[in-house]
Amino acid sequence: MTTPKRPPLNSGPEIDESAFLQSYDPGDFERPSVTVDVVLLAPSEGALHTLLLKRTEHPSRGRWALPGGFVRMDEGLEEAAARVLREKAGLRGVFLEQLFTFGEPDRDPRTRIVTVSHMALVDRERLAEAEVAEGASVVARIDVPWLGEAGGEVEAKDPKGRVLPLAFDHGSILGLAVKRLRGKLDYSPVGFELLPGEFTLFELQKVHETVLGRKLNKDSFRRRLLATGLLEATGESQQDVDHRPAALYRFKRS
Amino acid sequence: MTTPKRPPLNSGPEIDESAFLQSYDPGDFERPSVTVDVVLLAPSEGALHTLLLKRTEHPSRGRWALPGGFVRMDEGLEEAAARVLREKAGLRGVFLEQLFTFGEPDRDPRTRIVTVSHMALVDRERLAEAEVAEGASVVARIDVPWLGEAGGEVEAKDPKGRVLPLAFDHGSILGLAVKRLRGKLDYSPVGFELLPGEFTLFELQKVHETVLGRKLNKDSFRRRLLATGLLEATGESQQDVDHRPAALYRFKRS
DNA sequence: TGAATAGTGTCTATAAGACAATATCCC
DNA sequence: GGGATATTGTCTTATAGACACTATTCA
Repeated sequence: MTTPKRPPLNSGPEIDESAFLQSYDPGDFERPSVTVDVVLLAPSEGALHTLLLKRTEHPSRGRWALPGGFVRMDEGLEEAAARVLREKAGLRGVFLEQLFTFGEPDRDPRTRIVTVSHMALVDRERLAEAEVAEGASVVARIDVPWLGEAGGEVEAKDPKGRVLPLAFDHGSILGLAVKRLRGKLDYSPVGFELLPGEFTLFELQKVHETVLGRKLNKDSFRRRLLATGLLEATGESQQDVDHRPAALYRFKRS
Repeated sequence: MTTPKRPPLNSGPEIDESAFLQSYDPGDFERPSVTVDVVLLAPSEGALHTLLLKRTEHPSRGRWALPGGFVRMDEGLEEAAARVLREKAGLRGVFLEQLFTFGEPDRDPRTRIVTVSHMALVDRERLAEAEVAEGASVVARIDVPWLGEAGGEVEAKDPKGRVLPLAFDHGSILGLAVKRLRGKLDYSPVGFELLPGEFTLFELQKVHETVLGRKLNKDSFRRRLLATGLLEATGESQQDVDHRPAALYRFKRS
């Protein structure tokens, strides 16, 4: 790696940004690479799952990485994340939200890479539809060892329960996605992104419990969600269940 | 601007990130510039205030911009934000938190700039201490035209109440900082960052009201904050007030 | 003593949790 | 009818808001 040429140092508060920017020649000095990484989350069998791709080259060869890619000069950040989902998982029209930008100088041993991480939410059916490369990718189960929004690293396990070693700082990014999703569940309608268009209140509760990692009170969950006014009864009920069928609801778009 | 050389296109999901990254030569194609912008917030006279610097060159000449600067190859993002605060405002040891990364291709007309915005919190005394350039900078009062966490643009006004035109998308960044601060106030101890080391419960309430833009119930604010266990009585009281002096508290670090 | 704000106690309204009772489906 | 879960209603408990009352300082 060559010695980076630096922008001129500011000597103190008397030099303002505009002068600084003006003196800047885009070709003048070394810049970081900018990438996006996508944490694709879906609930399944009582746990959150995510898509990981196996690295076949150094560094972190053999480890598992979040889908990601370089940001092009003519696309926005979220646009880049949507493209990554399309190219690497065959998914379109997915809920996407920026998470956090990681930019420690040593997070990638090859060169300086600043990565803008994103969270993508789908229901389990769409995750199953994702076109992923055989052997080189896995839908991993996420084990969260902390409660509430404490945050921290999480473990990713393959379908046989083996812990998957993660590349770079992707364990932190995964943990952050879970933390953020837990935080958003209470006051924003993200829970609906994790379910198909129509669902019962109990299914919605199960998804909330999966995300939060704890049991919820059925009565108050029901009251609280109906009180939000975000739900709309479809008028239909479950079919072919061996008990009283529950009413189906959809997310009210208005 | 030259036509950007692009990284090779991924043809589909079967090409994973590791192969993509491996084929990447850091000198191979054009990359965005990466900067940090800092929204420095402090409460004063019932409103939030922030530091803005006047741009003396095109683009956005004459408009007001957040303090910012390029990220160096050997420093982290938050580190860069701390440096900007030090160089442009003479402030050290300030609470800093990443906000959001803006990267629309056309947000700066000169070249592609991805900016990682940060929020910095100080009390009004420290904001007054900030060493800013005469004429080229201003501590602007922020007027928030929306309630709660609705979000949106905000207006910045100079001490005489004149609206300050903002550079680039800095109005959005400012609005996002206010929204984020409102959201954090309830469940995290950020309120203390906006006050000197010792304060009365009523002063803390006033700061909360300033941030939230609405009046709070005195009784329940008192109960709620004392119940958090984050406060510690200093044993001292206010001096030289023409009414019963209030007990002083400090933020309990533990 | 009076003005002003600090701090305490109590009542009420609201929301969450617990739990019982009834409803509706399949077998 | 029996088994299972859905849905409704009621009771209890925790918390926020309202408000009255007492406390402490300075002028």
